Amino acid sequence: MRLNLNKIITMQLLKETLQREGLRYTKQRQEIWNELRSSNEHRDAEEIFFALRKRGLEISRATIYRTIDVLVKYNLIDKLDIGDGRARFEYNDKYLHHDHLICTSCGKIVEFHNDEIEELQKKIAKQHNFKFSHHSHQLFGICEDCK
Amino acid sequence: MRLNLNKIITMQLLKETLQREGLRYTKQRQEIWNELRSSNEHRDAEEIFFALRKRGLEISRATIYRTIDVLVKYNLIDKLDIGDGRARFEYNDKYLHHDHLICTSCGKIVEFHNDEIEELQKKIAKQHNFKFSHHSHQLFGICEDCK
DNA sequence: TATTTTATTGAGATTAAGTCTCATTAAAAT
DNA sequence: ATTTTAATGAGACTTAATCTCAATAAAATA
Repeated sequence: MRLNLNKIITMQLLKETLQREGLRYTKQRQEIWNELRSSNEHRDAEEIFFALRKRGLEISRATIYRTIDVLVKYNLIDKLDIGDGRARFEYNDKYLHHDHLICTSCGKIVEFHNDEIEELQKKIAKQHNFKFSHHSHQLFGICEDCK
Repeated sequence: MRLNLNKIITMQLLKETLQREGLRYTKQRQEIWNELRSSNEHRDAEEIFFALRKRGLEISRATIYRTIDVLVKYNLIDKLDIGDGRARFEYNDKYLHHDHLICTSCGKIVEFHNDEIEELQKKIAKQHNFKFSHHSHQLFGICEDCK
């Protein structure tokens, strides 16, 4: 298959989300979304800025931050706090969602997914009459190598 | 009971933790710990600073931040990110631990505790050979009043 | 108890993540 | 093609958090 179907589908997702919310499908939003989408890393705003610059794109930091806010708000990316001073973000694949286990000694990040926890989260939100949208869930400890 | 036993016990906990780690049991650390301990609020560094000031204590912001780092490191308080730009902290009562459900519209915070999730967290850390210390767990959604 | 050692503190300078402003640009509606 | 209005860029601005270093005070030692 020559066609990048996955990319087409996710770009369509962005377009539809923005249209649904009455927002514009701009070149910059496409580039930022594509950059986050095409990598599994946990990236901060500055890294995204330099990644786009490296690809020859002129884009403002303000636009990075503004676009990130939109993507988080509509659940296209997840925000993640690993305890250094910056917010990190990653593509939210709803069908392969994961949380994070972080070593407080070396900073290593292990991703995990647990359906039981996801179910319990929905249940708890429902009990309190909340319309559940997303969660932030980090476990901290000392990894095998650092023990 | 005239004696504030609860306070004596928690002050002892601070003293023993600091001694165990070779750190000093200072007046400032006692005051900050006492301030956090005596309230259930989710407070940021600035609020703690002003609370102590109001009680006539001269203390530096730098000391607040440094002490908070120590208390978080040794699990005496929990760090919490509700999505505004500041870190918030609260007394970590190990026997009455709770997580947070946050309304993204009005900012309301509902506390909850779920033993099943706690057990799953320990299990996941163990599976990855991590020595589990603590977690950060926030659920986001829209509350009943905002729907 | 007095002295010594060394971690901690205070005050303010510094850093840097993130936000804001406003003139300009470009989506998308007409 | 024209109009409308949201989005962008560049850099100033804000502010949470960190850093510096001389002064202070815990706690160890004599």
